[in-house]
Parts: sequence; structure tokens; C-alpha cells
Amino acid sequence: MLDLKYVRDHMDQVQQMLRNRKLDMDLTRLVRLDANRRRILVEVEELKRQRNVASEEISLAKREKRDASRLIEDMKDVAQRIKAMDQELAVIEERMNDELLLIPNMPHESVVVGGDEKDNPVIKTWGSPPAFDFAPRNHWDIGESLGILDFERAAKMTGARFALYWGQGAALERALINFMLDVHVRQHGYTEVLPPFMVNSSSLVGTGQLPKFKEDLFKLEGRDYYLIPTAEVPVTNIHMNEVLEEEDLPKYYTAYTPCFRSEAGSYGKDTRGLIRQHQFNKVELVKIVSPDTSYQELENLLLNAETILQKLNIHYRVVSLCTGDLGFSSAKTYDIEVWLPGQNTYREISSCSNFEDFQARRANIRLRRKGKSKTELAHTINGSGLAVGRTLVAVLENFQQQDGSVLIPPVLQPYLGNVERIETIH
RNA sequence: GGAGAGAUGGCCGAGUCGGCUGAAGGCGCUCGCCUGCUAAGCGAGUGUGGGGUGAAAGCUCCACCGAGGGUUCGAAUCCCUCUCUCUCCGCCA
Repeated sequence: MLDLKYVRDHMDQVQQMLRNRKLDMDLTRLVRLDANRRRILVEVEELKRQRNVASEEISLAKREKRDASRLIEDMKDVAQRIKAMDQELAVIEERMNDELLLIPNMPHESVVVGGDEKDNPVIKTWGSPPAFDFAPRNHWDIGESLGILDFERAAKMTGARFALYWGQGAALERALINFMLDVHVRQHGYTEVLPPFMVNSSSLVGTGQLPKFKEDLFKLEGRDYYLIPTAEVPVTNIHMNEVLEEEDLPKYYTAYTPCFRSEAGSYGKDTRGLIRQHQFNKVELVKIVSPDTSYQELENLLLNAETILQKLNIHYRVVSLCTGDLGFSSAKTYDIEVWLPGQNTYREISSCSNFEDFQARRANIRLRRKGKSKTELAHTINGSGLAVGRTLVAVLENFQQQDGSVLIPPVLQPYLGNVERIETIH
């Protein structure tokens, strides 16, 4: 969330930001509430001051065995007024908070103003699409004919947008998870964590999924527990309500988790295959850093994510999301888009964002600089490193062979018992 | 699921019958002094959030002792609800 004082003092910029994000929000209500709140606050605080003074007098009188009943009578009235005003304030503050929680983050100055994904500038490309002397197939054809992906049975036991992996398909998914974690831990200096796969609502408010995007989440019935839509939520909230010493920063965390998304509002999209599932695996990268270094840390995190595709030798490009495509909480986001020859297109496989202090303010993650008593908000950054299911898709489609088999990238072979190729077992 | 104990500042830890307790004491941290260096020692300072005022430094006020509510002129202290932690029993991967 944005700082209320910032909103108050930079109304024009905030309004412009909303236009750039193609959002229509009325901030006048918030401004009115804010003015109202301060007016009442001044009044009630004066009453409280009077009460404090009187309390001291009463206390003194009692100790000196003097009568204080007159003063006590007077204070009864003051106490009532304070109570009424406090209640009024509580209502106003709740409404203000509701409004503030719905205002998205300010994009970084480097973010291009644009309407949708078509306006996202391509920042870089790596490698080139593989050449096929046959028509490359999409991954669900490859997976089903190899007998490693089974969507029909998954639909039977659960429903649409779930997948059952068999044999070497299941092993390949697991290999990718282990490979990604190993690279990030051993080569990039991240600490591996294995968080809960359910979180409470305050964690989701902390990272920005709530209150605005409730319909995207799976919630457990009768409890304040939600299935995580990304490891970002539990991992960023590790340091919720904490003050971190600057010298202990930056924090680098990586986590494998399944992710659960309701995919409300995407009914027609990507109905076939692994691309858009209600449950998918992801290895996530999360950084908690000083405001001084967050943009450099974002660049490095992006490189860490790219490294996975480079080691797998799969072509991709990186785009920078424009204002119209930028996520609610993000100040700047790079998407890594992997090449999928079976679909002749690039698909998002990682999204790397700097949230600046937007999540930190919500989750109350602060830092204290050496020698300073004043705390300030940390910056949070995260990115997929990578979406595992989509990486498996990329492996299947990019390394498919004319005979229907799929070559395993050399870096993954040690994770698969040195198997070099997945082929149909007869 | 049953029974009990607890939650206080960055950390540890006091808080009597509700009233100079924003909170003793210690640790840590910051600055200064002292010692040839280090350690020790001495002195001062050191929470967060919000408001008013001010160009600013500052001054000043209010709130906060797990969370929320209640009693009261007044609550860290009393009452209720919830959350979490710990112990014992039951169940269980």
C-alpha cells in the first residue's frame, strides 16, 4: 500500500498513475475521510489530555484524603465524549484502510506507459528457436503419446485444469525442481526454505493478493486458511512485523511449493495442456533488501532466473511490463518468456518484480540502519525461478524428436538417473 | 478433543490492594571519557505509530505492555472473547 501522507501530498501523481494503469478509482472519498479524521483527532486528543490531567489530580486528592467526587463527576461526561469520538474514528480509519489497500503501487520511472501486453518492450533475447525438419507438436500431444501426462484421469479424480504425471514425466518434474533449487542455493547464494502451503488472510494482505483478488484464491471452508497462489506469500511474510538489521540484509530465499489458483475469469484460455492449471509447481526467489540496492537486486534476480533456461539451453526473451500490464503490487516487473515451438509462441515462465516498500508497508517489514534508531521500510523483490510445469512444457516442446521421443538436457540427466531421452515404453 | 500455564520495549526480565510505570533492573546498541592496543571501567543517550506547530532543527500532545471488546473519573494491572506458545492426557503421519 502507498503511504497515506504520500497520497495526500502527491494527489496528481497518484491520479496519473491510476490513469497509466488503466484504472478508474475515485480518491476524493479517501481525501475527505483523511481530513475528517484529523479534525476529530485533534478534538479527542485534547479531551484525552484533559482527562489525563484530571486523573492525576484525582489520584493526588485521594492520596491526600481530599474529596474528588466533583472532579470525577465532571470526568464522566468527558469520558463519554471520548468514547463516542473514538468509535467514530475507528469507523473512519477502517474505511480509509479499505480504500488505501485498493490503491496499486506507483510504477518505477523506467516503466513504459502502455495499455496492455502488446506495449511491453522486449529487453533482451537469448538463444534462438530450434530448427525442426518436421512440424513440432505441442506438449500435450507429446506428453500423452509418451504416456507421461494424463489429463483425462486428472479430470476424473479432480476436475478440469489438473494434471496427472506418470513415470518419467513425474520424475522430470521432480528433477527440474531439484535442479532449480540446487542452482539457486549453490550458485546464487539463496537459502532454501520449505514454507506452509496454506497461509492466513493477513499474509495475503501483506503481499497484496487481498483484499482485491480474493476470487483468484482457494480458501478452506470455515477457516482463515488459503492455499498459496505462490510461494511469494509465505516466504515474503517470514519477516512480517520484524525489524531487520541492515547488516543482516539482503535476505535471499528460494522455495519450492505447489501453487493454487482458481483462474477465475480465464475460462476459455489455455484449456489444453499444462500451461494454466489450478495447481502447479514453482521454485520461487524472494529477496528482502535495503531500498538503496533494490533495483540492482532485481536485475540480479532476473539473471538468476534466466540462468536456469540458459543451463537448459532453451531460447527465451525478457520483456518489461508496461504500466497497463503491471501487477497491482509491483513497481517494476520483468517477464521471462520462453519459446514454445509446439505453439509457435513465447509464454511467460517467470515474472520478476520489485515491490519497493509496497508489500513491506502492508506486512510491516522494516530495517534499521547501523547507528540509526529510526526504522524504515525494507524493499521486497521476487520472481519465479522458474515455473516448473511450464519449464517441463518447454523441455518437451524444444527437445522433441521426430520419432516422438524427447531428449533430456544434459544438466538434468544426473537428476534422472542419467537417462538421456524419454521415449514410449512398449 | 480434554486439563492446566503463559504472552511486557531490539533481547532477557520486574510490575505490590487498578492512580507520576512508556513502563524498574540487566543485556545489546550509539556518542563521549579513560587506559599504549583490546577487554574492563565511567558518563550520557537509546521503542513504535499518529496528530498539532514550524522553512527546518525542534517543541508539544495522543495512543500502544499478544489482538479485540468491557468495567472505571482512571487499566500492563480487574472481566469477557479470540490468537499464539508451553506442559500433561487422548488421537495420529
